[in-house]
Amino acid sequence: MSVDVGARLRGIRTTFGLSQRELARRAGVTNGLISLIEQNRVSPSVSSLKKVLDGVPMSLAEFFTLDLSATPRAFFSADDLVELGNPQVSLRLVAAQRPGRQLTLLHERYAAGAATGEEMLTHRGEEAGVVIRGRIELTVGGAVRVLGPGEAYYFASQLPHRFRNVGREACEIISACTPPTF
Amino acid sequence: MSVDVGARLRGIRTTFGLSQRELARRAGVTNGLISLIEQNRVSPSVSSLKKVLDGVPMSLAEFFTLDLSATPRAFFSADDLVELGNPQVSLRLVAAQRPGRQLTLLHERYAAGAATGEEMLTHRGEEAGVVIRGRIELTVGGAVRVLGPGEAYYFASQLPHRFRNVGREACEIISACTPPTF
DNA sequence: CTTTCTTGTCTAAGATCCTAAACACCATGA
DNA sequence: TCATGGTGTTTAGGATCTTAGACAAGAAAG
Repeated sequence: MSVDVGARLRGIRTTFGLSQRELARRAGVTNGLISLIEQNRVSPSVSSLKKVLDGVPMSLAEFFTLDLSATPRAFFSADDLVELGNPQVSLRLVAAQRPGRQLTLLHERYAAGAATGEEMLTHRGEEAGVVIRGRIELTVGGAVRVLGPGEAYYFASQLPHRFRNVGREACEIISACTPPTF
Repeated sequence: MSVDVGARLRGIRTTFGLSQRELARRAGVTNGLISLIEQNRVSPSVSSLKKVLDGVPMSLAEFFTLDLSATPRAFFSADDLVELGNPQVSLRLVAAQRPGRQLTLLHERYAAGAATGEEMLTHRGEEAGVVIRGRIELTVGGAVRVLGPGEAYYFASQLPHRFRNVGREACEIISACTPPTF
C-alpha cells in the first residue's frame, strides 16, 4: 500500500498546465526525471522531490496531504448553501462540510468587462465568495464556469484562477480569503 | 532553505522512546540508514522514508506537517482557558487558538490509584479534557504533570500518553476525543 | 577491573537514483 | 513532402542512496 507519488505529481503538473520540460526547467532538474517519477519507475529522494515541488510551487506537506480522488467541490449552486440560522436570523454557510476553515469576508465589485488580468493568479491560502449581483466568469484549475446571483465558489488559492466579468452589468461578490495575504 | 528531515526524524524517534536499531527493526531497514538520515548525510528516497515512518507509525503527510519548533501547548492553567460567552452564558474554551478542532465530549472518572495501564497509549486523533474533581497524573511524550481541578490538557493522541490517579480521592474529567475511535 | 549489552557512528560494496542525450510521436506550415 | 517545434519516453553512465558489518563509547553487573 505505497503512496502513488507518480500519479500525484502528474495530477498537479497537469492541473497547473505545465509540460514535463517546463516544470523541469523551473525546478532545476531534467525532464527525464519528471517522466520517471510520474511512471513510478523511481522513488525520488526527498531532496529532489522538494526541488520539483518548488517549481510549482508547493510544499512537501501539501503534496502528501493532497487527496486527488476527493478533490473538494469548487462550485456550489444556490441550493447547496447550508442554512445555519433560525427563522429570525438566517445564516447561509458555504462549504459547511469543509474542515479547518479560517476565513474573513470581503465585498468585491467588478465593472462590466473587468478582470483580474490575463495571467492566472496563484498564491497561498483559500478564498470563497457569493455573487450578489451580475454575472462573473470564474476559472479554477481546468474548470470554467459563469456564476450568477446566489451561486458561490470555494477553492484553494494555489489553484490557478481568474475572475472576468463577461456581462454588461456590474457584478458584486461577497468574498472571503485567509488572513495573511490578498 | 531545505527541510531538516534529519532533525524531524530524530525528534519523532526520541519522543517515542525508540533506539535507532529498534526503529530500524520495525521499519525493515538498517540502523545505519537511520543514523545517516538523522545526520542529514543523505536525503532518503520517498520509499525508504515511508518505510521508516511505517515503523512509528506515522504518515508522510503527518511527518512533513509536523512543526517541532512550534509544538502546540499540551497543558493549560485555569487562567489559560478562554472565556467565550457573555455574563449570562459563560463558555470557557480550551486551546481556542488551535486550528481545525473537531472533538466530541466525554465524562471520565478515575478511582483512587486507577490508571490507563502500564503501557503508554498511542492512537490516531486528538484528545482534550478538564479536571473537575480530584487530581490526575498525565504523561504526554516526555512531559509529566499532575493536574488538579480547573486545569486542562490538549494533545495529539499519537504522542505516547498515560493517565494515573495518584491521589486518594476519585478524579473526574470532562474529556473530548476525535470521532473515529476511542 | 573485566564482561556484556546497549547506544550511535563510520566505511566499503552493491543497489538505486539522476542526468544527458537520443528517440518516437504528433502537430503545424512552408 | 519535408522541416520545425512541441510532447512524453528510454537508456548508458555517473552520482547518490542503502546495506552489512566493524568500530568506539557508555552503562550495568559480576
